Amino acid sequence: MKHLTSLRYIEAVARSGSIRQAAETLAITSTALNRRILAMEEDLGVPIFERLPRGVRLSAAGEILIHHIRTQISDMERVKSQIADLSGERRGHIAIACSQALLPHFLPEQIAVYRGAHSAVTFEVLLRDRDAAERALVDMTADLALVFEPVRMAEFEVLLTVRQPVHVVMTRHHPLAGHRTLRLRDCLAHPVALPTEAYGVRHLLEAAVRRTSLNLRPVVESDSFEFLRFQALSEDILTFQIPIGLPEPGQWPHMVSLPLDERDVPPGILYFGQLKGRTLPVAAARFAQQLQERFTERFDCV
Amino acid sequence: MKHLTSLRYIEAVARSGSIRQAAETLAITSTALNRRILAMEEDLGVPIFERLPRGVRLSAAGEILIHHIRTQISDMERVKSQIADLSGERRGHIAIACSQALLPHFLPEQIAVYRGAHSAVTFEVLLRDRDAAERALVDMTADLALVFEPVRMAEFEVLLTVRQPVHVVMTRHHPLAGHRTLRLRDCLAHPVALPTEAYGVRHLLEAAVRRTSLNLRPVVESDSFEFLRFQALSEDILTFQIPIGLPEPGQWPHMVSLPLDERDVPPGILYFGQLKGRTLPVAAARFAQQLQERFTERFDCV
DNA sequence: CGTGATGGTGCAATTTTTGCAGCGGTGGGA
DNA sequence: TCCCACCGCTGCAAAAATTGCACCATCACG
Repeated sequence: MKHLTSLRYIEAVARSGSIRQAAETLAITSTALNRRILAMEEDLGVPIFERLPRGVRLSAAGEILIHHIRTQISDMERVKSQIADLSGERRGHIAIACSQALLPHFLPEQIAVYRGAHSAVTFEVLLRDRDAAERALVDMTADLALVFEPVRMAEFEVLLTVRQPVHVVMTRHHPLAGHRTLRLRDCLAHPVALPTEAYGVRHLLEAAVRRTSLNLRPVVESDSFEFLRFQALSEDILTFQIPIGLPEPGQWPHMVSLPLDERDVPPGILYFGQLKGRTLPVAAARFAQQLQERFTERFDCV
Repeated sequence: MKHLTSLRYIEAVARSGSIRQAAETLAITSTALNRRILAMEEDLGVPIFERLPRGVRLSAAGEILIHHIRTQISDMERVKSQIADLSGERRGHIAIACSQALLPHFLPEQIAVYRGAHSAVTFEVLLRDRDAAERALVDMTADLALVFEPVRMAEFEVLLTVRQPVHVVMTRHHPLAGHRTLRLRDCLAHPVALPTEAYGVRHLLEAAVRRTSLNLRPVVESDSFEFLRFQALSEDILTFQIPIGLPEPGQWPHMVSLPLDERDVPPGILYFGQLKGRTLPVAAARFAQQLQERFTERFDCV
């Protein structure tokens, strides 16, 4: 899209904070880039960037402009995909920002299903915490986001919320494996492996024990849910995860997962959303629709 | 705005239906224009226009694109006005499509008030019937619209509706001038001057008499409300108008206006609105706000 | 008190855009 | 039926714009 060149250049500068660096990544000279910026500032009658000794920073006007530019670029993508849609095949690119729990099973499966029907659509899955995910929506690095619990809802438009009770994961031979649901105090009587503080599950557990006389004393901590499962398997201890991150029961012969009693630990809430007010490209909109259907089929949604 | 040139060119072609004609109005050669179109079609991979023997017409893809182009252009205007707003003075241009009744008093007064505060803002007032007004919103010839009664609400976002009871206009010496409200049958016992079928007031009256045994027998018809008032004055007959089109009582020594009884003729409804989903430029948004305030102060609004 | 990074500028090379002249095609009116 | 006016499109040369190179001034940092 020829007419967006200047806008893309400016976006790159805003992103990197330096004309020369941006020029590097854009594979042009800083001269050309600098001149495009000056030309745009001339057009607007106002500087877009503040010149600092170590680079540039968006001015107030630049902030307004950059938001407009990002919308323009993404809108043009949407229009192109809508037009491509007219001639049959759906094309496009979908970027999703999500937390780790979605990566191992749910998303790959859903993407496979979607790509089965529309193989010209490409995907980009970005691991982001809640804050980074929302920023990705704002700068349109991502079309959709799937994050846990507290989002600064300012720019986040919730498409669906999914209740995810915390599950206890263990081998089939663990003493607790026979129960239907588990109380927190019973679990903490056994050695446990926990995710690090950065994760929502850990937060929920911390909040829960704070209301009791219990103590979380993990024998292993990790920021990888996969590692925690292997640890639980090999050492026959407990770990905690949410259902969406777990394999389907059939694909998981040696282990079981049981829900924690909700009186002890409230369920985590998974938020599925997009940038407020944005019209998604066709492909992303349809994929979002597919996700919503699968969510409501398989989980407890609101 | 340099980077919008191609888009503006294409918009002009879509509007005029001919490359050569559009080139004429754009003061460039048809060659240059043609080549820009071909380049854009190359970019999109799809023709924007169908080539007909007597010109061009938008293809399906072109329809999608042209909508995008119009929003892009108007968005850029909005951004520019937002940026100008940062540095104090409000600039911008406001285009309003409205029916005749607004032209003589209400709009000039409101525009004068607004321009008193923001003299760098320019206005454009377009006389349009309900259908043309909505089309003007869609192709962004107009930012705001003020129209009567039935709108194909598809793309019309109502900001406010104003009840406008039909008034009877006459000289101070007319036999009916003493009443507080008037019944339709009393009015029709006297000679009347009416607007033509094209106007909402006439519609309301026609609909009213259809439910009775009365007959509308205008001695004068006109499509000019101003003419009708002068006619009523010089010949001492009745005419019908809505309050927003009438001068303030003080500025109007020889005539009076009395509401028709609403049991006979339902009030007309004035719709104030914009294009659905569009974010207006600052200037237009603030002017819309001013209008809403005046409307609610002076008339019966919903 | 250098040193290395930053943004900005003059000038020439290069690329892109434009205008002119002309082609082939189509449809309405004499 | 035959023009003729109008349409979109193209080759080529002129004009305009963008770009790259070399270089400058500035400022933070060691």
